[in-house]
Amino acid sequence: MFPTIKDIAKKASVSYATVSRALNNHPEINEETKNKIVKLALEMGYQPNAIAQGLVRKVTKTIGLLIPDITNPFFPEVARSIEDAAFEAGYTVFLCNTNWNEERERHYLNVLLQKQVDGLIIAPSSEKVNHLKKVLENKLKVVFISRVVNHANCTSIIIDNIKGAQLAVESLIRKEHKKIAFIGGQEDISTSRQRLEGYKLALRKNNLAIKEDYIKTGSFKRDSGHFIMREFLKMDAETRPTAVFAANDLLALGALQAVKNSGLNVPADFAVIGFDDIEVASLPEIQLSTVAQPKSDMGKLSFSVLLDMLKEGGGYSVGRKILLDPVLVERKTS
Amino acid sequence: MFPTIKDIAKKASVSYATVSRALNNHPEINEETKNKIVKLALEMGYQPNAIAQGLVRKVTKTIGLLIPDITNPFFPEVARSIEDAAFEAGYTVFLCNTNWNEERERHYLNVLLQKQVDGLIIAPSSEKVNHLKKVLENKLKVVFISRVVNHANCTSIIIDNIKGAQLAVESLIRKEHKKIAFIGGQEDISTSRQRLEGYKLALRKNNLAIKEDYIKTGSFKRDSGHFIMREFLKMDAETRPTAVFAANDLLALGALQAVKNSGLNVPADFAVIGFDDIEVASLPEIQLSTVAQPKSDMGKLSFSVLLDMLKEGGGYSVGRKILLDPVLVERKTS
DNA sequence: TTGTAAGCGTTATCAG
DNA sequence: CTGATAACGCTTACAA
Repeated sequence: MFPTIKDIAKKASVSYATVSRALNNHPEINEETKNKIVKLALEMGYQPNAIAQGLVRKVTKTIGLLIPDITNPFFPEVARSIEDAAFEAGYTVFLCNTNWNEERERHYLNVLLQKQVDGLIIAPSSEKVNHLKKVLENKLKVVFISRVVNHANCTSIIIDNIKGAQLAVESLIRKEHKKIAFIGGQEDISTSRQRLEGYKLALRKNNLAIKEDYIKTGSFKRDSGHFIMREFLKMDAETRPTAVFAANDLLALGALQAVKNSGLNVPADFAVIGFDDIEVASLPEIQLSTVAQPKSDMGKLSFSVLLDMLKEGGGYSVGRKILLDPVLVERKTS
Repeated sequence: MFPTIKDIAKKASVSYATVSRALNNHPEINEETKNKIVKLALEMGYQPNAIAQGLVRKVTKTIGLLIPDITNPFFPEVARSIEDAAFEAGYTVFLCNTNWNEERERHYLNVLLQKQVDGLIIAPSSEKVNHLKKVLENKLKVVFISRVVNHANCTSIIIDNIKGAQLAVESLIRKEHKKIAFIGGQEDISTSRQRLEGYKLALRKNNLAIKEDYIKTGSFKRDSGHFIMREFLKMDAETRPTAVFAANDLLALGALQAVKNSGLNVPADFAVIGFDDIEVASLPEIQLSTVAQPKSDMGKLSFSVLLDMLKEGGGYSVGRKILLDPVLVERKTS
């Protein structure tokens, strides 16, 4: 299909070694012969076979990106910035959707291992990460995002969920809210737990009581937020909360809808604040207050950390944990 | 790092060939020795080196997916379904964002060529596709999505923009609208042109005049839709349109906002319909009427077509063009 | 049924 | 500075 080094060598009547040296501008080579060969290679439309190179160099300039679901509004931006940074550095990235499925995650891990990727960026699909640790044993460099995995020679980059939740709840408190509810996602997911923790911390710091009646959890989806909010709204006027912090924007959106349907004015009668700052939150029709995750920073950073690990042989970031600061985005619902 | 065939062969005291045969369950091999070897390989944690395999088999079980921007709401779903289908078939996919940039597209093409991908799925970033055609020369199998590229041994899968636009405009006509405007995207993009064509066709078929005053184009973004809509609204009550068909949902969203801001009621006083059915269109707060592209079908189909091309050596789908039917989604803005 | 050896397209080592 | 040649890990004729 394409000419090989062999072909070029034949045409130039030099050895393979010389051609290889010319193409990789090795220091020990005659300028003239080098130019001749490079020109010839260009003419013949030579394309190095990266597979063959990978075999001998033991480096493929390829990384794997394992995420639960690119369709989830959180990931495209992360993926995009990772890919951008990778491109910049001459790497290509395998996109792997694990579909929140441990089995599929495991399978992909194997495939990527076989395809000899240089490193991995993984957004684990669940709390169970034992199968992931197996991979780390094999000296593969891994950066985890959005979930901490404790293990040597890997780094975890997460946003500070506790701080983010505090930011949100404190903004509510600043607006004189005393009765603040919390809507969480799946209880076994650490992000949800951490955001709940931040919620409690903020209340405690401001001398507000933590009422279990104000805390309900569901499933990180809009219906769930809607359903839970309706429960809150059934409480009598005395005890009913006047604001809610939802553990993600989808939940918040559902809650918002329930509040509006009930005839309450937002934010005058009732305030809603979410977490994530997904695209729709900024729509003029929505204007949801929320806590933004620096998705793009996270992507850039995770690749650059991986790159460092690749370069320095891992010495640098063994078992590190990097916390990124979330940022409060106050719009029209709080 | 991992044991190789060599290691296994040594331990089992057989030849490399035998091990290879056992692992690929070659027909000509003794069941017993095969089982022994397979078991041993498992114990030793053998992982085939796909790079080495690729070198000799000349097949990498890898495809490249070139899209303008995964951050664009249209692509994640397409990418997801492609990846799903690929996973199913044992393929891995390289995600490449071209960033609507011809140079970057060209660069990626080269990289993928070098990495010996078996095939490509490309959503071209512009109308200029000459550099893409070069790739086709090299017998690489390519499926184009959302833009037709005429060339042998490639297939184009697009949705029928003309029909989709007709669907939208006719739904407006059915609701008694006579003065229907059109907001387009960049004029040099074929999707925009085709949707305009469908718009005109629908008017003509229903004996409505085509007024150039009712046709304006901008840039497929919300601001653009907003700006253009305001222009339309400046027209005097007599001639001012009562409905608008926007060439994509972003434009429609911008237009919608302008209409609402002007105090008009939607859809009573003014109807808006878009194209694409991006996620936000379905939000309860938005409920934008639109024309949906079967994104997921497009993804699935494009991979399965590529797979066919790969299998059958390309005989089957030379220069084919597949039109997918868009579907009208009437919500609350029309 | 199994072993031997050549070869996939590169790079790297070692003489010259 | 250049040329042979081995090696990367695997598959596949061809022999045995």
